[in-house]
Formats: sequence, structure tokens, C-alpha cells
Amino acid sequence: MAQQESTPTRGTLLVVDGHSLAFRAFFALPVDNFSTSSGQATNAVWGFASMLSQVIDSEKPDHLAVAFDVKGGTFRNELLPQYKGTRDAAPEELLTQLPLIQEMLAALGVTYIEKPGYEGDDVIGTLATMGEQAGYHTLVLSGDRDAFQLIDDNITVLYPGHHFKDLKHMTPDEVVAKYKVTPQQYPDLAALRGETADNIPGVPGVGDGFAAKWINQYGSLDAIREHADEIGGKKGEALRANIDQVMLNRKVNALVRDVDLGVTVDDLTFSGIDAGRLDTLFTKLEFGSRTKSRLLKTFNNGVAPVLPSGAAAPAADDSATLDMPHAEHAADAASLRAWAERHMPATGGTASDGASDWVLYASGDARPGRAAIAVVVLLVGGEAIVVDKATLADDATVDALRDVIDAHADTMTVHGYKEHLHLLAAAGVALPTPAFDTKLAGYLVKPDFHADTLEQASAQFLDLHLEEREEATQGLLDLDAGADETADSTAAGTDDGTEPDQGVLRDAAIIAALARELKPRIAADEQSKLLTDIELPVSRVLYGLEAEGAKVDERRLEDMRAGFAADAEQAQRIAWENAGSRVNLQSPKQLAKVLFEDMGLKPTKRTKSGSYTTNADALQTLYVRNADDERASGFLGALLRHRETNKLKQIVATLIDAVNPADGRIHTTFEQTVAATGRLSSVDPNLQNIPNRNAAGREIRSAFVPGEGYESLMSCDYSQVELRIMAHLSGDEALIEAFRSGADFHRYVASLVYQLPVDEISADQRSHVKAMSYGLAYGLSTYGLSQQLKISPGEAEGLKNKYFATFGKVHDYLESCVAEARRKGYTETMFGRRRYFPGLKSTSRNVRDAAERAALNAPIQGTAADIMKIAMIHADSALRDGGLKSRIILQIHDELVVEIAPGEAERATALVRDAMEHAVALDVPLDVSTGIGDDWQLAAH
DNA sequence: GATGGTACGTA
DNA sequence: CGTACGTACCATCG
Repeated sequence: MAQQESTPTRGTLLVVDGHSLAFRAFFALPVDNFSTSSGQATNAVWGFASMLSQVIDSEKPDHLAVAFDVKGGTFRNELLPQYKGTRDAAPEELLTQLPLIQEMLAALGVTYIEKPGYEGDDVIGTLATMGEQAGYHTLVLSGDRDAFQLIDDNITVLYPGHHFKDLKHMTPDEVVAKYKVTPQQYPDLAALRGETADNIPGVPGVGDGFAAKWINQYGSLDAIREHADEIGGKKGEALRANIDQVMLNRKVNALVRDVDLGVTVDDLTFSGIDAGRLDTLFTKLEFGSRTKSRLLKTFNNGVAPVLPSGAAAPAADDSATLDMPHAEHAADAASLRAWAERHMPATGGTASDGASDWVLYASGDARPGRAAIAVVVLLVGGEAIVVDKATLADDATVDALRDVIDAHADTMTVHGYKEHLHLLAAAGVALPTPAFDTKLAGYLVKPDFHADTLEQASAQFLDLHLEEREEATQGLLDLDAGADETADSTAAGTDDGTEPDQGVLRDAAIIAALARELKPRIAADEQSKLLTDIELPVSRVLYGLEAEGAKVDERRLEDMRAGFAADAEQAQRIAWENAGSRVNLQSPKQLAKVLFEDMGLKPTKRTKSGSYTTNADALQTLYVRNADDERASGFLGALLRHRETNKLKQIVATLIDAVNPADGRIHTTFEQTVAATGRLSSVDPNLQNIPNRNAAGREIRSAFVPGEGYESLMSCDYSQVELRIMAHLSGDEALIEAFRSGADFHRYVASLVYQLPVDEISADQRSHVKAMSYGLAYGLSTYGLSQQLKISPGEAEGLKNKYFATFGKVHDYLESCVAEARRKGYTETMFGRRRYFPGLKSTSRNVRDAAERAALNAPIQGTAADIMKIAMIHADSALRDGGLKSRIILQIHDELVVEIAPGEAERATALVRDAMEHAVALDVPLDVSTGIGDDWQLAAH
């Protein structure tokens, strides 16, 4: 066992505690809502399937077994008659679902095991032990804490948290952190503490804390018993009184790890789906086709299913079309270096086929601030090497990995440079800029397509192959259903034991295939520069922003939350008094009933699904319209106040929730491949929508402060970038001159539109023109303009005509955007970023109009996004090259927030301002305004 | 638990 | 009946 401790080489075995999972699912999901028309409860079956497929998707095990308890007692009942007494009360509705779950597993080709005289736990203990001895990494999915005793370097327990969905990976470190004892000592602790769920009494008054204290003091349960007399106080007394019970507990909770199961771990592949059987079951359970297709997908992605021999049909697995690489495991630094040496590209070879290009694929948790790497795969020319987590813990291996990566960065492909920077950094490797990134390239080629997973990306770009394969798979499954009842029993035997984890290899192979597909398309679309000069470098800058995070004053946030909560509560109280009932103010449906039925108010607009809207606009209108009605206006006023304060409370609460306790900073993730126009987006949390429009909301910005070692925050933003871009792209002399003059832009434009001297422009005229200017780039209709400015459509029409009479080329330009998009099928930014508009050819007016508006906006918004990205790259390197500690921490589309180190304010301002102003040379100047302050709000200008 | 609809925060 | 996003909540599905 010793030599296997750090280098499991056979992949991953998932062992599931069937009863525990069914139990959890049953109580997590409301049984009333999950049952068939005939009254059969299905919540546990559905939850079980959902959970299992989720775990398989995320953990990608290649071997799988589910253990169940069997009716009738075990040796434990003889020792402890009341054992698991409370569990006999398991509801009938759950018990009837267990056979259904087993039927489902059988249909899915998953082995389940029950052994008379033993509990599922013993089967699990045995399987985990077998897995370990066979060199697998074993995952035990169980909600039963008895399983914790199995944990070691090669056995991890996936333990459901309070939310059924999130699983905690219980490793030895986790157990020690939580219980202060080792996994081996855990049964001692459990024996002392007892287990109410299993009806096992422990020592009264002794919980985890005292039990751990004793164990650490004396070493073991036996030692505690020997020294029981020395333990004073009530607890010591209780211990002596119950010591027999405790020793009995210990006997009972020890898992048997050598049950004869009559299988070997290598038998436990899962692949033989019986689609017909699954169909029958799902029809009976009244499950939808979506659930079925999800399961089919999950369970098809395991190891290659064994096909009927002599089948001429294509294999049902990716490997057939994907060219699964030959792979080995890196046992240590030396083997990694030797492998890299062996797979050096032949010298002098031009390798235009990409055969000597490397793929680097790391998986793990890439969330900023908490990144953890699980496994690294290097792939070149069909040969792969896998470096697992345990091996990565060795410094020498990391050094070797760093050297290998550095040596091949110039031909390397990754899928998500930014994510890989986080992952590799967690292992201590600084990833140089790779030559290609399939995630970024896919985004440039199809910016509308949102690929959440590699699976979806491959489906998008390798679609032909996948479609073919799916059809083939479907056909085979249908055939199998009628022909072969024993598919699962024949599934074993494909695994010769030398293949490492198929999941990550498959992922790496997909990336190689994606690179082959995307490289020519990027080149053909002339987007190589966009990729290498903008997207890849900006990934690196964004990695920095994410890793640093933004410091917040938690105390201040807490105070704000309390304040907003109090306001919201008061508003709710008043609203309820006026309504005469405790309506849920957050339910549009309930609100509509109160407003339009109970109070009989006349509705304003409808939502797109036909119900009456209760949005702020409508409430405002109703408020004004019903000012005389004390009850209605009282309710509406309170409701509006509640909407506002409750929203702010929610925003603050999310921020508090997002603070990383390790550094008191919020690490957002900037999504670089989501917004179709080329903009970034921010998630988890979204720091690009922190309130700014009214005073109460803006206060939240004052909680963003400089961190330790920094003295202030700087905010730099572009003034009217999109309008300036419009001026440049349209070449409209009047608009260009308006920007060059340096005057108050909107006032200046208004004076041209209304043909009045600048100082005679009224506030109304200025704001109307301003709205018109901004509306342009959005394809605003005259109707929309009239709504926004609360003027008549006729007046709006007049304004628009005057505007275009003054800025004729702007009009022409916007029209030409749409015309060109219609002709070419896509629009382009100044830097060649494309966006496709199939909707322009739609026969539906609505769809076509929407596409036209988007097509006219895309080059403008997209160019602005490009410019900001360039500015970020320049600003970041200017700060670094200048040796400054100050750094960019946030981007909000046209604004950068910079954390300023002591004494660097002036230099940082100059560098960032310069980078932004000169990111690109346009026919109009790019105007940047900056401000510095003790917090984000004070940095505003 | 997952999803779609509604509402609302930002540029 | 203005573009681009993300999040929270409710109601609904399964």
C-alpha cells in the first residue's frame, strides 16, 4: 500500500451509498410535488438520478458502483438490538422508491450491490478498500458520517451539505479541520458522541468537542477507557457510567472492509445503457424526456461502451472520432521531464499540420481567490501525460512542469487562458501566454454562442462529428434494447488497467480537435491579431484583477444592510396596512391581484406574457393617477420605497456574502466570452452593476476601499466613448468638430440642432438632445424617445428630423451598418471583431427590427469594448514597467478602478490616463476624466 | 432542485 | 416600441 499512496494510476472509482442518497433526496424534495398521477412518489428517484448524474458530470469517474442495505438484520442488530431503530420509521413513500431506483440503475448499466448480513456501509468500505488496493482514487458519495473513517489520501468522501446539492470533498485535512481528529480516529469520536439518527446513545453531555479533546489527550478510545478514572467532573462521571455503551458503539460503527462481493473493481465500468428499459421506467414514473436525455448524455460519457462484436457501425464513444491519445501518468519530476524530452518536435519540421502543437489542459476549481488545481494533462501528437494532484504536491514535479510549459508555450493551446492562469498559479506555476486559446477563439468565431462547457464548445464547432455520433449512438441503443438484455454484465473487460482517467484525456483530445478546427477559421476571418494582441493579453490582465480582488469595508456593509433592512421593513409594514393583507411585495402576481382586483385600479401596460405589469414605471404612473385615493397612494408609495430599499439590501447582502474571508476582498470573475458585442461581464458577484444613479445606492460604493498597503482608489472613465466612436466611424464633420471644440458636448450639439447660440440652450433642450444622441446608438424609435422624454411622438419626430438634418452622415452611417450586416451577415468593429445577425433575414417584423437595432449598436459598443481592452493592456504594463505597486482592480465597461499605493497617485494617474487616451487614434480625441479618493464613491468626479 | 418570467441594478 | 449584461425572487415544473 505504501508505494501507492501518492500515485494512484488507474483512474477514479465512485462508490455511492444508495440508501443515504435516496434518503437525502427524499427529504430534500417535496414529495407532494413529485408523484405520478396514480400516487406513486417519485421525488427520491428523481433526486437520486439528478444527483448522480451531476456528480458523474463533475467528477468524471470511470468506474462506478452503488451499494444498498438489504432487508433483515446484520451482525450489528445482534450487538445492539435498538440499532437503527429510528430508521425503521422510514416512510413508506421512500421505501417504495428504492426498487425503482435500482431498476433505473440497472437500465443505466450501473452496478448496484447488496449483501445479506451486511449494510451498504460495509459494501462501501470494501469497495473503497478494493479500489485503493487496485490503485484507483476512490470517491465515496454518502451522507452517512460513518464513511469518514475510510478517508485517506486515495479515498475522498463526498458529503452533502445542508443544501442537498453542494457536496463537500472530505479529505483527511478536512476531517481534521472539522473534528480535530484523524479519519482513523473518527469512529472513536462517533462512539463517544453517539448518533441520534441511528438511535445510538453516546455519553450524555459529550459532543464532538469533548470527544475530540479526550481522543487527542489519550490517543484512542482504549486509552480513554484505561484512564477513565482520571477524568473529573460531570463528563468524566458520565463517561464511566456509559463506557460499556461506548465500547459497543465502537464495535458497531466499525465498517467491515473485506466483505466478499464477488466482483473486482475493474468490473465496475458503466456504459451499457438499456434505453428501452429506461423508457419504460420513465413512462411509468411520468418523467419528462429532458431528464432522460440528461441521463443518457451523462452515462454515455463514461468509458467506451462495449459494442456488439463485428459491428461495422461507428463506435458510440467520442474516442472513435476523437482519436483518444495514448496516455501515461507522471509518477514524478523525472518521468515528466523524460516524457517531454521524448515528445520534442522534430527539429526543423515546420509542422504546419499542428502535429507538434501542445495542448495544456488543467482541471480543478478556477474561481479567483480560491483556485485549486486537480490534474494537468499535456498532449502532443496523440501522446498525453497526466500529472495528478498528488504528484503536483511535489516541488520537483512542479519545477519540471514549469520548465516543460515554458519551453513549449510558443506552440501551446489552452482552453481558457485566464482560468488556466488561476489553476496553474495554485500549483505555483506562472503560465506564459500560450499561442492559442480555443475558448477565446471559439468566442471570436461565434460570439453569440455561449459555451458553458467543453462539451458545448465541441458540439458547436465539431458539430458534424458529434451529430453523426449521436445518431449512431441512438441507433445502437435502440438496437441493444431489443437484442441484448445483459449489456451491463459484458461491459467489463475493456479496461486493461493502463489507461489513466478517460475524462480529462477526452477533454484534452477535444481541445486538440477544437484547435485544429478553429485555427484556420481565425486566420480566414483575419482575427489572429484580435486574438493575440487583444484577447490573450487582456486575459492576463483580467487574471490580475480577479486575483487581487477589491477590498471592502465589511463593517460598513453590515451597517448599510441593517439600515436598508429597517427601511424595507417599515415600508412593508405601511404597505400591508394600506393593502389590508400581508401580500408578498416581491410577488408580481400577488401585487397585480391587490392593485387591479382588490383596489380596482386601472392597469397600465402588460408584460410580454400578458399579465399586467407592476414595474416601477407603472407603479409611478398609478401613484400619480390615484393621488386622491389615500389607500392606493399610500400602498403604492410604500411599495415603491420597499422596491428600492429591498433591492439595495439585497445588493449589499450579496456583496457581504462574496467577501473572501482570507483577505477581506471580493474576487469577481470577469467573463470574457459571454457578451456578444465583445464587452466583458462580471459575475459572482457582478461588480459592474453597483448602484450609481441615486444617492442612497451610490453609498454602497463607499464600502469599496483601498486595501492594506494602499492609500486610495482612483476612478478613470471615458467620456461619451460611444458617441465619439460614432463620430469617428461616420466621419460626420459636424459631430467631429463638436468633440474637437472641447465645449460642453451636449450643449454644443443642442445649439447646432436648435440653431441657437450655446448660452441660450435651455436645460430641457440640452437633456432632450443628450437622450437623442445616446438613443441613436441603440436604434431608439421616435416612440421610445417620446416615452423617455415624456413628450409627444410628434415632438420626438421633430427632434429626430432636426438632429439628422444637422448630422447627416451619422444617419447614413447607421443605415450602412444595417445594410452591410444584411449583405455580409455580420458586423465588424474597428478591430475586426464580428457579430452575426441571422435575424436580419427573419420574416417576423419583431425579430427583424430587433436584429437591426442590435446590428447598428454592435460595431459601436464593440469598438468601445475593444478600445477599453487595449487601454487595460497598456495601462497594466505601464504600471508594471514603471515599477508601481498600484494596480487596476475593476473594469466597468468605460471605467477603470485603480488601487493606488502610497506616493504613486500622480504617476499612476498619468500612466493610466495616457493609456486610455491613446489606446487608439481616432478623428476625435478620447477624453478621460479621473478622480482619486479614500473610497470608490469619493473617487468619482 | 432546476427553470422561466418579472423586475431592476449597471454602462 | 433602445443596446449589452447578472442577480434575486416567485411561481412552476417534475
